[in-house]
Amino acid sequence: MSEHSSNTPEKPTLDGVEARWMQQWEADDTYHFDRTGTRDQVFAIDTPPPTASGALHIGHAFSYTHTDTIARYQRMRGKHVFYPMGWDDNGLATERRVQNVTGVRCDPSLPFDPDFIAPYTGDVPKDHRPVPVSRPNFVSLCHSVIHDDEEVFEQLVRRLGISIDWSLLYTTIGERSQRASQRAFLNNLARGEAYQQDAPTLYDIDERTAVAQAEMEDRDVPGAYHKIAFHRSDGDGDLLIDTTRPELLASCVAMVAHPDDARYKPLFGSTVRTPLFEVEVPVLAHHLADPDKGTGIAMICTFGDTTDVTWWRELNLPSRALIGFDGRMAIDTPPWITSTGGQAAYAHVAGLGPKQAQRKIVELLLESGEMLGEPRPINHPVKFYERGSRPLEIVATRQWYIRNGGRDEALRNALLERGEQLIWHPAYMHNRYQNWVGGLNGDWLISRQRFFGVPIPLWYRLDDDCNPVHDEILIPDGARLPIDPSVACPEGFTDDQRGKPGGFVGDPDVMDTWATSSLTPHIAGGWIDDPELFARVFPMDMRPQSHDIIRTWLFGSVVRSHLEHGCVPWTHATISGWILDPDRKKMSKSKGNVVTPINLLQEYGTDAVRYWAASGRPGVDTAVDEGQMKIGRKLGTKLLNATKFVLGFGEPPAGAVPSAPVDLAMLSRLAEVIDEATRAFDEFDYARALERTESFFWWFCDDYVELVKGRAYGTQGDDAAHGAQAALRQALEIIHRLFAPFLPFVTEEVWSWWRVGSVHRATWPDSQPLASGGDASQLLPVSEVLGAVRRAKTEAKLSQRAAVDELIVTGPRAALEAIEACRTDLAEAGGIAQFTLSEGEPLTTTVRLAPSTDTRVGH
RNA sequence: GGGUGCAUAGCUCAGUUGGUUAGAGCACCGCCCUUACAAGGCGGGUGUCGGGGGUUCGAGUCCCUCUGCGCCCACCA
Repeated sequence: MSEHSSNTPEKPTLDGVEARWMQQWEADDTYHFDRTGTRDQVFAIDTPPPTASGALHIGHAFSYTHTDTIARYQRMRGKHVFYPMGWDDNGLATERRVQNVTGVRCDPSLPFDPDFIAPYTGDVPKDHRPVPVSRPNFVSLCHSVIHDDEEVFEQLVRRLGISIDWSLLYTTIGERSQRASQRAFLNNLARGEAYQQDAPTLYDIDERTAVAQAEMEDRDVPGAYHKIAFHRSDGDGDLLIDTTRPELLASCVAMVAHPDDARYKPLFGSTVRTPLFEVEVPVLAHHLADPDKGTGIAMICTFGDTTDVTWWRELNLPSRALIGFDGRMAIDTPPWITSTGGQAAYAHVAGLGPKQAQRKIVELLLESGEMLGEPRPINHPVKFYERGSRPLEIVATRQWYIRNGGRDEALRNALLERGEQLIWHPAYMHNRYQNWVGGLNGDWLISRQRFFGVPIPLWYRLDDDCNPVHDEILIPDGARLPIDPSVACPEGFTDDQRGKPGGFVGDPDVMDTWATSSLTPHIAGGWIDDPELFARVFPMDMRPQSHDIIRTWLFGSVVRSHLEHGCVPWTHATISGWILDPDRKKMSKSKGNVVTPINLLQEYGTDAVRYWAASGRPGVDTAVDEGQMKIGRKLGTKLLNATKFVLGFGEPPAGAVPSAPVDLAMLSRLAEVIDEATRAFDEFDYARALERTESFFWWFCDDYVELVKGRAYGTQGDDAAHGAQAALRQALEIIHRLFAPFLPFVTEEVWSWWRVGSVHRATWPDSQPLASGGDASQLLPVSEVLGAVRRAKTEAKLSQRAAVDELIVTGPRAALEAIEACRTDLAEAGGIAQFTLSEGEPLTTTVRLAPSTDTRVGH
């Protein structure tokens, strides 16, 4: 790294630095990952692959900056930084976006139409009815839309100065991802960790797909209690229940009360008759029944909620499910309704959706007098798919699961143990993991009845009636992956056996997007395709992500890594906070308060936006704050000007070294800053590293530079000037490097004025050579005197150039010695004619200004 | 109901293992065209560190408790 003569611009500016250096970094491949290093030389980051859906969110700028500062720091420490980017383009988010911009809807029963053209490419009118298209047509539309989105995204990430090695780019729908995802699934299957089950499943009736526990959320929605009378079969009156879902009456299979409930104890074992449908159902006891809820006795339906599923399973009840995949009541009158009256009642609700069915049932109950009083409105929590708009229904379906400890204590404990092994930043985020894993109530449902995803790589034998025999799984050879079973043919079969009696059929489902993204270390690290690379990067060093996806992405990744490799997938989990809008409200698309970073980048510049982001403490929710960006902008400008000033002296002669006590003291303080920044970065506390560096830098500019300016200009002779210049340059060079992780553009700019190569490939500063000889504590009294002189002049409403006749300082010996040691510098900086120093406590400074104005300042 | 985080100047926040008079920026006010910087620089005031109790020579920092706000999980008849 040789110096060359400075080419400082006449008028330094931040304008245009982004474009210039983005291009240069790309041309120089500055962030290229050198894969020749051994594992301990590598720092590997499991970057979150964003859903590349058009606009970058300010939250991306926030959290990606955090990770990038760490990446840049590690790179300067000499690590081979493995910093890939991925696009999470598989899954429902993309499907929805494609539906919204092209005006189509996938109908897998349709045949492929090679000439199909989407009705729209952009804004679809509100009244447009989606055009049904075949699955291959739909998938191909998805591919073309995401391709465009991802180009835009890449430019934005580059513009944010994120030091990605773009040659490592992956997409979760790409071939590498599909291969890794299918291979991992087949490995799970072979080891018995993946299994299929036909069971009641929470199901989104709009998206027509099963949903995993991790993707559900509770929402408070209005509902109402309906008090309904069931007729005791012994004719001895009615049994009253409260229900929020009267529309499920026809699915009632039993009544249940707590075993100790004296009110109902005598009835256990007897039967009652359901209103309207006149079906006999037993009265049973179960400890989950809560005597304080409603009337203390509940009707069990298949299936109103998850408690119904538990009762159904544990009490061995029959299944009388009526709600179909579309959320509507079955058209045909079910066989368990045998009375004429019951059948007539059912005819009224057959085929209705949940809301209409409820209205109709209530109407019928009121007519028959079996509902007591009006419905009593309440608000109650109901399970929704997190992206859904109607409550989930419970439908019995065959689905694929991966064991995650939800039904197996040993596995659960093993996964809790993995959570212990991870180093969490901040540490308390570990609680969320424990909370989640401890509260799992089932295995991980990974099959989705969707289209744009990684197919489940299996076929099933068909029986003589063309029904799939789900126990007879046909598994592809691993070398063929990835495969699409709707196109590929199982070994030993020919394509003309597809869908034929005795032939085969492909599994129609795709995997949950998390089932693929839980393998990002494998996908990015080349698990299947590049084992040599994988051995160098896995387990990775760092997984950055936000706390809302601990239960999905983080936990899923731990599950996969545990099952596949018996280890955690990374050493550190760094959890970033959320972005709040300027009013400190959580930012969300639905609230319409989302801030796009592009305007902020244009107005303040990338470094300024990064400065704001890096000021947000790890894990802390942070509000968008343009004030911070203004400060960041100012900091960048200051760096330009300070650099221009220091370099303006030219290069001192070879051999010139800092020797004045104040110079050595400054360097010694800087050594402390290096140590603190280094320690902070090693603990992933970028914000602290920035804060230390920044406060040093402002002190450096305000006090130190002002103090030594005269000497550097040569007022005390050439040797003194060269010493000051050497100190200034030495400090400046370190300041450039300390700021480089935060302000990549402006630091690269100023570095280029006097150094060869990229500052981002320079080594992280070492405090060792600076620490000797200086005494940082000397700087305090010196700053004190400078401040006192300035204050005196300001209060006297004089220019800072005003002369001081006499400076009288009383203070402890050490302070006086420090002042004495840079007396000439102080005299020049403050225009001080005479010093009078005397020992005493406390430190007091009296400033006698030239026109005989006395100002006493001190404590 | 279980868990967890936060509460410091008008605002946004920093205060690393307890240690001298509690800090920064913004905002507000004043001064200064000082040869790096006027889209600058210099200077200024403001705090029962949420309430109460405890440990300690010493508490913003540790313990207990209460209050308020937020988040995660559970409950869903």
